[in-house]
Amino acid sequence: MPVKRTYDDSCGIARALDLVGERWALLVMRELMLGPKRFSDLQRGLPTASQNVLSHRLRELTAAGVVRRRKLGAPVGAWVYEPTPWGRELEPVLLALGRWGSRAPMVADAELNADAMVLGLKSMFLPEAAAGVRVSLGLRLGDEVFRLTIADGRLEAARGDAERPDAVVATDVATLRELIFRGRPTATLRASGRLTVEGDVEAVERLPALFARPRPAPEAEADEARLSP
DNA sequence: TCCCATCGTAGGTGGATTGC
DNA sequence: GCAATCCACCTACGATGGGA
Repeated sequence: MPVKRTYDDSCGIARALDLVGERWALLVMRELMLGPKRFSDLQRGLPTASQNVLSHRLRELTAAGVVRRRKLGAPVGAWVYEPTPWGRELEPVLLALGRWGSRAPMVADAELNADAMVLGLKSMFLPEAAAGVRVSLGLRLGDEVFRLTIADGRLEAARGDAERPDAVVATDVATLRELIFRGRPTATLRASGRLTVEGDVEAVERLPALFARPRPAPEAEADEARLSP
């Protein structure tokens, strides 16, 4: 039986890492931030994590009081995992970590899943740019459905359909990244058929201005300069 | 579907030893 | 005293098969 590792350090950071610092633990929390998920949903979100590792992490996070397991009502009756209120307090930490990590070089060929993309939107959201903006959006990324609400300089996101949205955007993660983080015009993406908008097109066209674009860290910039011809 | 058990492997850790 | 090296042990992880 493996012994649970601890940093044996009273510092709050060390104690936090004792709870969520093991490999995959924070990514499990990322997967649960936008709504409850079943074990199989988590496997789809983290395809390179093995079953027993996921199982171990969920048990540890549950024992730590960061995640709870709940049975859905009939007719589904499946078990789902979700953050406890204390676990939910990790969200601003995850968003700050995501903002910091966005400056690291991209991992070649690594796909971004829909949950990570939506949390990425929350990470890079610019409250000051959204002052006075009020919009409700439905977002369909492949099979995944999310609702986004921007109001009072805040962006709220959750899994599920939006009620009476101003617009519904249907696309894939890569195209959404091009729209939001690389400034590819909405019209170009719509013309290519990679993105469709039902409802208020102008509201969607205004979106990219509400998000910061990832900028490389100084070290990465220097490396790129050295490597470029 | 959701784990659990077992086995093999790679990589990490810590202690002992050696050389400067 | 300190750094480098070696080596045994430990741990996380993946693969696989099976149970409720």
